[in-house]
Formats: sequence, C-alpha cells, structure tokens
Amino acid sequence: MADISDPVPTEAASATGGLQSLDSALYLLAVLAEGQGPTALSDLARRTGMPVSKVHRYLASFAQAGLVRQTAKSGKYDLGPQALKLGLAAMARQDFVNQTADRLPDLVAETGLTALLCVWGSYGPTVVRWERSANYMVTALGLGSTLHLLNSATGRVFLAFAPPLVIADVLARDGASWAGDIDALRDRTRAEGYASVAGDLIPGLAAVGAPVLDWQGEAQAAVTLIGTDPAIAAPDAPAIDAVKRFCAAQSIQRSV
Amino acid sequence: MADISDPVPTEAASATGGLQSLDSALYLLAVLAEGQGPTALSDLARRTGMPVSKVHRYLASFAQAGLVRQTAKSGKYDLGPQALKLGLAAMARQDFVNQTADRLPDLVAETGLTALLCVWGSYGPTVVRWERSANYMVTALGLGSTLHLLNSATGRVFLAFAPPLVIADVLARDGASWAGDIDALRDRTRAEGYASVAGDLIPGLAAVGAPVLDWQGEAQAAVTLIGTDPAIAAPDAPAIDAVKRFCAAQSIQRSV
DNA sequence: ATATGTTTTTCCATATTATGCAATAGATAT
DNA sequence: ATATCTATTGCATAATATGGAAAAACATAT
Repeated sequence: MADISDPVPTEAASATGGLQSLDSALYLLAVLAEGQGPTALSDLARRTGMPVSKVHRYLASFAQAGLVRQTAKSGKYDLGPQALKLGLAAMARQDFVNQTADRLPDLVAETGLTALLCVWGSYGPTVVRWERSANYMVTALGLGSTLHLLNSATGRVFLAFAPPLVIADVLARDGASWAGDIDALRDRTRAEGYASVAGDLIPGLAAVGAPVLDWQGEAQAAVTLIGTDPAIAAPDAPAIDAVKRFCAAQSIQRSV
Repeated sequence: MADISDPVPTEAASATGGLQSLDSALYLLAVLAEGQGPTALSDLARRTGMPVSKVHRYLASFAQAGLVRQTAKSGKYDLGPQALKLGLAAMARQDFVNQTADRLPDLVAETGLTALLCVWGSYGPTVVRWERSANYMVTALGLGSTLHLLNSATGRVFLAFAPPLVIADVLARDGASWAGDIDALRDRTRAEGYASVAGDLIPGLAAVGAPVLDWQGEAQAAVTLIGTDPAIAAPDAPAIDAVKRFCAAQSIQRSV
C-alpha cells in the first residue's frame, strides 16, 4: 500500500464512499426497471456487462427483498411487489411546491431575475412564493394574488399544462374578453414547453414561465421569471432555457 | 444435496444464495421506506441495528443511484427520484392499473364527478391517479396520498375485497380508534359490491367506490367517485351503478 | 465567547465476503 | 435420442466490506 499511484485506484466511478457491490447491484436494478417486462438472466448479464453468476446472485438478494420476482413459467425476472411499495412511499413524499420553492434561490442566482412560484387556486394561478433578485421592481403582485389566465406567462402555462376541466371555469371567465385564438396559444405553449409575455400586454414587464409536472403530466405548479427587459422573453434568451431546465429537474421524468 | 455440513457455523442467515451485504442494504432501504419521512442517519442505524458507518456507506451508494437523497438542510435521508421511477416501472407492468386508468376519463365524463384510482400501499389505500371533473374541491389529497381504511369509501373497498393478511397491519392501526362494527361493515360492503360515505364522516364530502378484482376475486385496485352532494351516495344513485359497472368491466380480463 | 453534546463523515487493519471461472442441472427444440 | 440453449451451484483466490474509533461538522447550552 506504499504505492504512489494509490490516489487513483482504478477509476473515478465510485468516489462516493459507498460500496462497489451495491453500486453494481443498483445498476442492475435500474437496467431491469428500464426493460419492458420480464427479462432473462442472460439478457441482463449482457446488458449490464456482468458475469451471469454475479447477476444471478444479485437477483437472488433482490428477490428475497421482494424487489424482484421470477416468473414461475419462464424463469425470467421482473420487478416485484416491493418495488411498487417503494414507489408509492416515494410518491407520498413528493411535495412539488415545497421542493421547488427550496431551490428557487438557485434559479434566481443563475439568471439574476426575480422568480415566482404559482399553484392553481379556485380563481386561477395563485402566487405562493416570491424570490426577489437584486434588481427587483415593485409590482402590485403579492402572495396570494391571482394572475390572469391569458394575459400572464404563468396563466398560459396552466392553460397549456393543467387539466382542461380544472381550468374550465376560469377560462370561461377570462376568455370572454380575449380577442386572440386560445387554441393556438395553448398548442404553441405546449409545443414549446414554456410561455412568455414581453411587455406587449403589461408595459414594462416581461416574463417567461414553465410548468412543474407530476407523473400524470399535469402542472402542479408554475415557475416564472420576471424582469423589465423584453429581451429576456426573446426566443433564444438564456432565461427561457434556465426556467425550462429548472422545471424539468423538479418534474417527474416519465420517459424511463 | 441434503448436506448439513457447516463450513462456517457462525450463522445460518442467508440461505438464499444472494449477497449478505445486499440483503442488509435492502433491509435498510425497506426501513427507510417505512419511515414517515426524512430520517436521520443515527436513527436508521438504531432501527436497523447496524453500525452507523455501515449505514452511512449504504446510503452513499443508494444516493448515487438516486434511490435515496439527503435533504439539503437537515442532512436527513429520504427516498429519491429513482425510487419513484422504480415504482412507476413496477406499476406499468400491472396491466389492470393501466387499463383502468386509461378508461377513467370515460367514467368522469359519464358521471360528472371526480374519479380516483387507488392501489394498496404500505400505509393503506394510496392514490395513484386523479381524474378531475370541472368542480373538483379536495386539495388535501394528492397523488401518493393514503386514505383511511375505515373512514373512506376507498378504504372500505379494500377492507372488504383485499386479502385479510394484506390489510392486517393497517387494520390494526386504523381499527383501534374505530367505534363501529368492523365485521358488519365488511360484510355489507361485500354483499353490496360497493362502499360509500355520505358526508357523515368527512363533512361536505361524499364518495362511492368499487373494487377492480383479479382472477382470484381479490381487489387489485379501487375506483372512487367523489363529489360534494350527499345524493351521489344514496342507495339508488346513478353514480353507484356507474362505478360498479365500470369496475366490473375492468375486472374480467387478464389470464396469462 | 467557550464548552458540551449532538450529529455525520472518514480512516484503517483485518478477515469476511464477493468474485469469476467452470462444472452441473434443467429445459426446449431438433 | 442428441444438441443447444438457459439457469444454478461450487470453489479457491483476492478483493472488498466491516466496525471501532477518531475527526469533522453542527447545534445548543453555559
């Protein structure tokens, strides 16, 4: 152990202080989860690059814990009931609003803009959290304020990503005095993954917003960046990329 | 091969052919999942009977895999996003849940009520799908929420149609503070094929639920309709017929 | 301020434990 | 029947997890 090359043992993978065998095993589990259904042992070995005997022993432990089970007929392996319980337990602890709110300062620091967190209330998008940047401007918006469904970037996020029936009442109210094509607005927002206003509606105010989605793909909240410079809402503005990435990180990735 | 030879007679623990370290680690994960929320390292060590250093290393590996994460502020450990993915992957392989969820909008359209799909989790009936109608009201219930076994229509469905052993633990917990006759409640629910609450337990809330049964006649899931009008739970209400027909249609198939 | 009690994290020598190869058992098809 | 898959088990070796204790990090009390 007096070897000088000790600081770089083999690779930089397991620099976390965990167990190598556990890392391998959990990788195997992830591979199994990404498969479409029951998977053969040899197939798993191939896809993980591990020896079959190793995979087999890992699976034996997983099976004992109920995370994996073996189909009686074909001998293939699949996720077990304990995996479902784990997921349900994790789901119960997902608190989108608070977890997003906790990371809001990061977004503000990155963009230098004021950030707004809104959820859907009875009367429309409702402000639940402010995170002010250094140069914030005074607005009439306070905690608990409701925003317009069509006039605001935040509202448009809900228009596009909230369940249609939920927003139906407010849409009927706010849509009555709206001249534009609502369907086109919704479709475009959905396609682009964000909404913006650039001072054309509220002079001197520009905003870009994106949705925080739950695993049903419905908006649980909306995060919006606000500033005075219309440039922040330009199609290639860095703020847009920032909000989208931020919200994606807070959302559940369904792709698997 | 009935060899009784004990090369290492120190312990007779894992006769499964798996890895000891994995068994320990997965036990730790199960303990973490059964906790109510973020748990301290030392607490986990106490509850598992393992040395802190061991627990810490396990958690480091789990964290790298995303199954566990550490809350930024308190340093406590909780289930991570990968746990959710695992659960969703496991759920995706349960055909009846998917098929039922896909048809939930039909039920909502037919009745005009908000529909809820629940499966059995560690703590009781767990919401896995919401399909909201125009006038939804319950905001305290989110995806992953658990319902009371006896107070809720959904819970009563599981009480009557889930295997007794599965619900035993939760029944012991929830039944302790229950004044009524549990056996009578179960028998009546079984006979009628549905369960309901009409605002007498949770003021202003009425619900009717029915089971999605597998080939053994056991409840794999429960579908519940929720509304504010107590009339929807009246014995001859159309909502009751709708849920029962809906669930019956979902219960038939599946053989493999 | 300093002290005291929490916690979490890292270090290190030891031997316990996982590893990979290869042989066995079981199954399906030819 | 043989052939060719797959899953499972044994075994010697060394690589790896282990637990005690020390060291940080953190909070609360004095």
